[in-house]
Amino acid sequence: MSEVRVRIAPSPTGDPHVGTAYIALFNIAFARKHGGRFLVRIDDTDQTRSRPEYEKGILDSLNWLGLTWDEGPGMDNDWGPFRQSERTEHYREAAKRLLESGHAYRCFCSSEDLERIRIERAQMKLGRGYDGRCRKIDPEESGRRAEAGEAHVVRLAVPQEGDCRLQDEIRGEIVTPFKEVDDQILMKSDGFPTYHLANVVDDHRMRITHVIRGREWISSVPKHLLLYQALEWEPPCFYHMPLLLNPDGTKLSKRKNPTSIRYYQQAGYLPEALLNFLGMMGYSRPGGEEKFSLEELISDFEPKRLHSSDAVFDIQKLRWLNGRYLREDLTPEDLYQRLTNWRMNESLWKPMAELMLTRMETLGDFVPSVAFTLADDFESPAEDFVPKKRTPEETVQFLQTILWAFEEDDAWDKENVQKTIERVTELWNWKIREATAPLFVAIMGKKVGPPLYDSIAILGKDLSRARILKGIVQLGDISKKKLRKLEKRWKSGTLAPPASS
RNA sequence: GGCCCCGUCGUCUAGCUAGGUUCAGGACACCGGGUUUUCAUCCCGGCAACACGGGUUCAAAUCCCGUCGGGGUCACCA
Repeated sequence: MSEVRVRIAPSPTGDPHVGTAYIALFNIAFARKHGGRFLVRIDDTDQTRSRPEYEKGILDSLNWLGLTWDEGPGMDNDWGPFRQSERTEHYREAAKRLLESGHAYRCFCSSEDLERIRIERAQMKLGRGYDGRCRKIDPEESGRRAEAGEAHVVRLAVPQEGDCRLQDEIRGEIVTPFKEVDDQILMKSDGFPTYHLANVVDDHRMRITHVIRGREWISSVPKHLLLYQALEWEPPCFYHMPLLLNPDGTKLSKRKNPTSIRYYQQAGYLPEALLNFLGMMGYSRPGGEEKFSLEELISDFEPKRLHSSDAVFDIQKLRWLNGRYLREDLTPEDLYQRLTNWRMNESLWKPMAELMLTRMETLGDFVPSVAFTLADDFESPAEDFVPKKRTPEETVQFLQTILWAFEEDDAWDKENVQKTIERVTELWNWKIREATAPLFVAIMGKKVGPPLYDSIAILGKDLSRARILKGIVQLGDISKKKLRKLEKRWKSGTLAPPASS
């Protein structure tokens, strides 16, 4: 059998997600166990959302965790390049072959057409996919129209009958009737491939032997298998890992939990502890010892021990584990070094000194006032959150919309933070003082402190978000139904209640 | 809603492949006690689960069927 090659294919469209590290970890364990290679491929085919700084963020975070790759972006070799945006000719070639062999067809429907079809089919309870109308267009005519420059996409011609059989190494055989599978778009009208095509083409060209990824991908496997078949390539083995979950049992999401690896870094977790923690979800080591290093995980890694059921990401257990690493593995000197390398250094002290200068009477006033920049966990009295003439519920909703607003802009500096907060406050028709009160308490744990906007900017996006999220929970949270309603109002920009005065 | 996946203490899990050694073991959290000038650590103890119902069998957490519950997915996002 040829050399084992595995990969992760993160898309640079957001903050580095702990789920990416979790999947990377098991890919690495698998590769090392079998003397194979692990690669990182950047899946940046979504031109509207991909950003170089996100790619850097993901790579940096993986490095921080000690998750290293044998092949990846910037390390060109026979199988590279490792950024999908640099491999477009491969996808076009594959699409062409698919078109020629009749396994794919051009679709000239506009997004409006598609929307209409979707609604119609939903009403007739036909399932929500595309109805395949463009499949009937004669290939020659289709070619002419494309030649003439008519906008189109390329779709996979999924068989109308039969079943897809997937042999999942974790779950066994998974059978899906083809009639449940949509005529997936392979090439977008911008000339870029969708995940499905790019993924299959690259996995083949990069000689990937085992695909280990989250189980949210199970439902798209039929499309992939169809592609392998049509292209006459041998498919890899599949391992669909259990999902990481929020405490409420839904897929781990930043709406409900801190998911950014950077958050854990900045909140003061040790990389080895986070990695260890990730390794005990979805897998368990033979001896039963819960504390183990990456090397130990690799040394007796056994794919058979991979679980099939999902796991709740329990921050309390992570904290406990992290504590063990601190007290069992570090000397006081080590601790001091970690602390200063972390955030207890001039990168934090200097900007805070600037803010504090006019707000102190003795040097001793400094640390209590800036303690919030280093604290991971603190409780603030719920009643302090709520401005005088507002209810807790209003306050929760306000904070929630601040969170959404923060999600929208990427630049994280004082000016943007201020603009965002002012914008949301205006939408609510609140006074700015009412807005800053709950934010102060959420961010600092008390009603007074250094200037809010600067503080939020210095604290950083990940920590600030987490604090506000925690404030919301502390205030009694928000029901699913109300959240949905609020989101609707938020999206339409009509937050303020009808003017009463 | 269709399709698919999953179902052991509140949470992470051992045990399930090859049914008996398990009135189900460990860990986190929680509760109680001990050590410690305080706290933390550490030590001891406690609480707490095989989703439910049928079947197969001398014997089922382990095999089969059904039900229920949870989740994932149904984009010119990955």
